[in-house]
Amino acid sequence: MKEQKKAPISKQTLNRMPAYFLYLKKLDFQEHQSISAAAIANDLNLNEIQVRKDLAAVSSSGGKPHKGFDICTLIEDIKAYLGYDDVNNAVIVGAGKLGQALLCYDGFSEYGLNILAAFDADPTVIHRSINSKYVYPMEKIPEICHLLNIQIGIITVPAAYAQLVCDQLVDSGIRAIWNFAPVLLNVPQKILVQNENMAVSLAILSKHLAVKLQEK
Amino acid sequence: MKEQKKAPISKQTLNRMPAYFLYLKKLDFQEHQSISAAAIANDLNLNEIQVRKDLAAVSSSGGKPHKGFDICTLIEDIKAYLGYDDVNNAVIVGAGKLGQALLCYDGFSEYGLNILAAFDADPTVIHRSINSKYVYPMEKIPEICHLLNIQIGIITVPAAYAQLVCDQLVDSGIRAIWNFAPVLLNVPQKILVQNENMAVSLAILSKHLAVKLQEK
DNA sequence: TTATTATCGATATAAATTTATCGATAATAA
DNA sequence: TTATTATCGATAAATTTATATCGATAATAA
Repeated sequence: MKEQKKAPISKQTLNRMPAYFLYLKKLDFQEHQSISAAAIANDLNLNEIQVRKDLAAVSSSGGKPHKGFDICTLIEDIKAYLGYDDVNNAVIVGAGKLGQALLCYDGFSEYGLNILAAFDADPTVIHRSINSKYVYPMEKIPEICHLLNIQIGIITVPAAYAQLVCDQLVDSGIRAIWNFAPVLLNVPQKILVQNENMAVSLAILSKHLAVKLQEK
Repeated sequence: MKEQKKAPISKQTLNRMPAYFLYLKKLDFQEHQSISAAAIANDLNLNEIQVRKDLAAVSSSGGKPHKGFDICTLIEDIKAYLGYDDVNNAVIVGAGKLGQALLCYDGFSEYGLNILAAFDADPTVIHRSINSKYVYPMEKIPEICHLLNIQIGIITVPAAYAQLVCDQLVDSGIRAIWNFAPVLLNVPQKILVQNENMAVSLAILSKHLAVKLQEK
């Protein structure tokens, strides 16, 4: 009866995990077999102790004195922790430029995201495939979502339509929304919303740049 | 000799600013003239005191008892604070789907970002305009950047080319990079890098969803 | 006019996160 | 074998961020 339960991981640690993941995967191609927290910290511009703590939180086997962490094991641990091993079925609503960009990017499967279909209102884009994913007319949302057991809806429609689309997705049984429209969606408690808010990044960039230019 | 200097704003507060901005702008279209911190907190699912503190940090005139904050003034204050009033000239390198999506989105000017041109290596996309922005061949990066006094470079090329492009941009005098490629860029200290890392969002979504599905 | 109320802002407390310290341990070198 | 060193992990201290408390104030109601 051991069931060694780790403490829940902090939000900030979770935020850094994908960076570790990317970093380690790149290393994995190269010669190395293990790596120290200090080295990672140096490359990612983080604090060494922070890295050690972050890794300790997900690592199954821990690090070894004088060697560090085994890269392969760590990658697997992070994958397992972040749920990249679980497959999540998703659809995209809005097959404009951004929607198409996401449809064409095949790297999401790396993270367990499986985009199965798209929807759009524009008659010139529906009823054809983009990167082997069929674009259905909007009316088909409920039918397809139920049929394919879709859990994630990705919203890439213009801001004005986002809430409408969101409501339809929720009614169609999806559990989570990845929202690229610059609006705050209204959803029932049980639905998870992740906003991909470019305005936030832009604001931070803009702010930092302004500060930097002034310093000069 | 007053020069009332406000305390520097915390990172977390800065992160929330764009959300306030979007929210207030939407309100502005409607009847209201002022709004309380409590109401904002309620709508954005934040803590009331947090909102009050955040707004106090940027507000020029403060809120009024029994009324709250003046919406218009607050919008202007946030705009000024985030530097949305300053114009930043930018170019996009990589006119693929994602690059085109960004080129076609006219909403960035709202945030002071002015995308003036694009670059690509693909002969089928260069020498034509996308949403009135000309796509130049890669070689033109230094010339155009200097000519147009570009401060921000947006990278939307495949991961493998990102570092190369980054180096070229830095050599061409840009000050900040908005990086959409899933790689960690190496830049001189003086250059600002903002990573738009979709994998981070996806990881968080994935993780939260996994937790939620387990609970059920 | 006076009381009541909604709201703010300042100060204080609590919680989360980051960073520092230090003893333990496995790899390497002497 | 023994000493040295790089590294970890645990615990502690410091910092940052979030939340609570409470007196002050302007709008409204009595």
